[in-house]
Amino acid sequence: MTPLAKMKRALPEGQDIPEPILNRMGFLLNRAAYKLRETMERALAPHGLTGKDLGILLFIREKGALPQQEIGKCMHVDRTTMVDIIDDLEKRGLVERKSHPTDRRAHAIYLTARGKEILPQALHLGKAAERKFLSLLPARDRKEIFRILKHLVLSHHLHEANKE
Amino acid sequence: MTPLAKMKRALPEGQDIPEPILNRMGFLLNRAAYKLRETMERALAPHGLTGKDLGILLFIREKGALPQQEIGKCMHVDRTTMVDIIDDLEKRGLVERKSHPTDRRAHAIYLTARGKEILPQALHLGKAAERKFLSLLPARDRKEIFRILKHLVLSHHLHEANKE
DNA sequence: TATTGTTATACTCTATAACTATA
DNA sequence: TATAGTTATAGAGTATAACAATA
Repeated sequence: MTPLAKMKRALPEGQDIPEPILNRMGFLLNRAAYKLRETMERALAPHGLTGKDLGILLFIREKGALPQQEIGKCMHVDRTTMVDIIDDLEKRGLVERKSHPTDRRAHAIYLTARGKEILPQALHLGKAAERKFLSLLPARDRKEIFRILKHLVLSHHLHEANKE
Repeated sequence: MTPLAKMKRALPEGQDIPEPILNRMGFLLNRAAYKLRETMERALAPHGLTGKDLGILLFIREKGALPQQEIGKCMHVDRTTMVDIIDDLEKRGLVERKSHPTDRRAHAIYLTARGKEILPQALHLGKAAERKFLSLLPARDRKEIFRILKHLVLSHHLHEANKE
């Protein structure tokens, strides 16, 4: 028996998920994302950060001080939503708005000292949550799912970038 | 060069996604789910259905007439949200509330004749959208991602079911 | 006493439109 | 004229609390 078939037999009566549902990519992606979000939220609770917050802080660290909209463009966040997110992160003392060197309309967003300090800790908690989430998979599949999802996401990203 | 590295080099200046972001499972799952939702919405527009609606109709067909909360429990939808969703599907004439054979508090949700008629068409459009979404992957990876995600989702589902 | 469906309510997330200061 | 940030506002989506009917 395959591992999948074995798992399905282990489910209590009436708790099973019908096969046609389980074969829908949308169901699988959303359910997995939801479950990871739960795990992540709990792991990052000490810092009061969401997974999305963490992604944005990481993005700023990687790309340096950028205008809000540059960050939002890559992270798929509307510019009005970015205002709220940066407001929030600024209130917590993790980032600060400074004047942009060449465009006086724009802000440049910097990590504060405190932001630089907690980011590695939060990233560590995040990675641990991710590992926990994936721990039910064999090691080989953990590598495979990263590789395939990266390929998929990058393909679509490339496809869109070339349209503009 | 790996296919991934090749793709990254093809991106216009400033449009790249930093590697540490790309290595976050949350980013990958949410970005993939978002992209598929877009594709799915467009594909199902002729029926005015979302991917989630389609999943619920499919669930009813597979499991037969069930109370609203039974559907919601499996599909991770709150019972108050289920009221709205069933209201909506009922207004469109795709499902109907009938009295439950043994529990007079509950409703049993049935597909109407029209629901049974459009469901195969909608499923077909949905599958086509899914294929389009995955078409950028090699055939082998398309199989692998299904297998791994099913394993992951079922493991977590089993894990939760056994807690209660 | 607990549970199903329902309503009313609130809260989050996100998006639209309009404003200001720049470019 | 177009764009960055902002505000106010409105719309989804979802969750909480309370209620009637029933178990």
